[in-house]
Amino acid sequence: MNQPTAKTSPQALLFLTDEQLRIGIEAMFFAYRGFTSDPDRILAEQGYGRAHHRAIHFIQRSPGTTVNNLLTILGVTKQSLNRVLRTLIEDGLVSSTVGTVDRRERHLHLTDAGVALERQLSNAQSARMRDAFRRAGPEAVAGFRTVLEAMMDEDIRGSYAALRDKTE
Amino acid sequence: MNQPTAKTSPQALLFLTDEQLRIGIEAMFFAYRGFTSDPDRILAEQGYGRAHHRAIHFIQRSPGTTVNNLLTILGVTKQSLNRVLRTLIEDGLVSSTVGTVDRRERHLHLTDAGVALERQLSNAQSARMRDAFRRAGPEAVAGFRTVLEAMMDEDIRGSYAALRDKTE
DNA sequence: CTTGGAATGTCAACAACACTGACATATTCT
DNA sequence: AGAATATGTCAGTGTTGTTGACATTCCAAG
Repeated sequence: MNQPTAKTSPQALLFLTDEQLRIGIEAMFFAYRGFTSDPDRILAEQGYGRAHHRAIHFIQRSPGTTVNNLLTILGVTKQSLNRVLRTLIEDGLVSSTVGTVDRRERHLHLTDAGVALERQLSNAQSARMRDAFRRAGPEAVAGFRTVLEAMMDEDIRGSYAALRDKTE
Repeated sequence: MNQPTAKTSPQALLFLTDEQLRIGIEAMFFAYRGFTSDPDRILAEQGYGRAHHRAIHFIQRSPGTTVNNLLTILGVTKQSLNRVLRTLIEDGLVSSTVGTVDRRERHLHLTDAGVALERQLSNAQSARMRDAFRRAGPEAVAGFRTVLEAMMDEDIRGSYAALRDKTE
């Protein structure tokens, strides 16, 4: 099914065969496991999980962000996020401050300890990404990003692009 | 840290800046969510989860495979896999037959119902991958695969390559 | 040929983290 | 004043990972 037909320049569409798509699917599965394995080890030592990593990462990326913003980015329920945030705040990695203009909002920041853990996690994950990028070369990296962007849900692509284009 | 230095041809290494690595990390996160979202919806309707999808996928890829083979590919404990396999067998999607040469082994196959569900899941996931591939173009797809392969754990890359090169 | 260890698979219990649903509180907007 | 928004909480459920204990089967050393 969905093999390219002879009508539409078969040569140019060989990368869209079921076989090639299957390889892409399996590559995503195995690569994502490698992608998360190094941070997972660090997190396990501290009694945290991937959910904590994600929260820490995006708070670092957007200091002062609100709970609602984080919910949109992470795509989980507030109950699920709240459980994670509560432990991070209790453990002194994240601070939550009442908003000044809208006092219903809570603004989230990393504490010094939070920054330290974030850096440790980021370093581990970046090291693998850097090795992969270096071995693959700049053209491959450009293609990598192009395909990943095209694979995102439409409604999250904007959030991704905003982060991508944000100058620190 | 780890910014390219002026010593080593700065122009050619701009794709290895912390900024570029961060973008790659976030792209992986958002893309993987898109990658799994369509199958997740189908699985939820049937009371299954991602673990069931993975088992079904790799049984379809290697009919007659043993539990141990599957464990290596999936990278989970046998207890975790067993729970998933048990429900799939009870529900009549997978058949488990005692090995003839080594009667400790169980050989796994998809039943007709299992093939049907696998096809449904595969179609959904492939459709998104195909759209992404088509929009990105063949060169980008080649780069996508190169980077993903480089990101895998060393010890799983062989399993991936064997599946990749297997002719059906 | 028996016995001990390795390999394979199963059962039980527990933890992490996602979900839904219901509800409380504080604040802002209309 | 009342509706809507932002956040937090409690209770319950499901998937999926973990460890520990154990049964079965095979194989090889004595």
